[in-house]
Amino acid sequence: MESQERFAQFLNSRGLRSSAPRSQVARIFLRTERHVSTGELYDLVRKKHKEIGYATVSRTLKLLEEAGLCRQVDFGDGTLRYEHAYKHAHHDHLVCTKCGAFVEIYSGKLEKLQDKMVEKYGYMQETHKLNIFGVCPKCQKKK
Amino acid sequence: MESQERFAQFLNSRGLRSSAPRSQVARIFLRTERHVSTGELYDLVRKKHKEIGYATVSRTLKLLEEAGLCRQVDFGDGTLRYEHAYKHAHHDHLVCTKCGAFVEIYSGKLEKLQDKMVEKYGYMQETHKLNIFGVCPKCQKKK
DNA sequence: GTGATATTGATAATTATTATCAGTACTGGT
DNA sequence: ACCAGTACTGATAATAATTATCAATATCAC
Ligand SMILES: [Mn+2]
Ligand SMILES: [Mn+2]
Ligand SMILES: [Zn+2]
Ligand SMILES: [Zn+2]
Repeated sequence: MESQERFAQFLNSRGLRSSAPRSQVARIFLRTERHVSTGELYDLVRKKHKEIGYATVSRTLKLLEEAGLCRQVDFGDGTLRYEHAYKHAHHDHLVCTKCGAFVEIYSGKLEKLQDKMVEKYGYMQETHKLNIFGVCPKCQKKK
Repeated sequence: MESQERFAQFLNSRGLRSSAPRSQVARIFLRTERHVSTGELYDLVRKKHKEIGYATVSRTLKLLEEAGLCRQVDFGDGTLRYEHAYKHAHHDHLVCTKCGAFVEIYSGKLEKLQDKMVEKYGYMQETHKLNIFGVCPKCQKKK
């Protein structure tokens, strides 16, 4: 597993250890494609490793983020989620306000338009977050 | 003051009262053009009205929101802010990650592109939130 | 005025995140 | 193998923002 390898390398380069808990948390995160909150990942981890604490899960997610293996996603519902960042290009999200289902969206045109706005005001762009909220097809039918 | 009037009307239509605390909080919010958090507004209110509690400020902001006089803004820094919505058309924000300064941005093209994305996936759009983060001109110079 | 209802502000509860810290595990040098 | 110095861990506490609770007060319709 390549990303696992990458994490080990990152830890090493920082003088940090590839401890068992870290590797186990990382493995489980990297194996799910879900956008998980810390709590959700903690629950997943607990199924296999009952001894691992919440703090370690939280800390490992931060390390994975610094290693460029995951990034935060904020749907504005009060809890942060994490998604894969390795070999997962930037994209934004279209989220259903009824059931939480979402799709990942991307448009080069849209990104370029944003760049122009940033330029116009003399800012130096770092990141951006676009969330579009609406009702998904399924939930429209349910109504 | 027109918006103040509108608030009174809204309260009336809901069978709610235009109590003194509500009106005072509303007036102070409507008079500042800042994007305030509940805590910041609470502090502003306190300067004039030492008897008003945090809960009332919070609740009044929610009412103002329902009345269409303000809307939430989330810069992703852990605290929600509120901005005027009455006679303030939709727009997004370009935020400085160093000093917090921001500019309000809008592009019809960008909005239309978003609509197309939503259509493409069969969603029914409700809202969207776009925050672009970068370093403002001033902070670039400081470096 | 009176009784029903809405409102208020202090306080507590909630929620997610982050910090603290004592005990444990690991490391590199000997 | 031993040891001294660090890093790491998990339980717990602290933080911070928001939301709920509730007894006291204010307001309204009659
Ligand atoms: Mn995603
Ligand atoms: Mn604004
Ligand atoms: Zn849905
Ligand atoms: Zn700045």
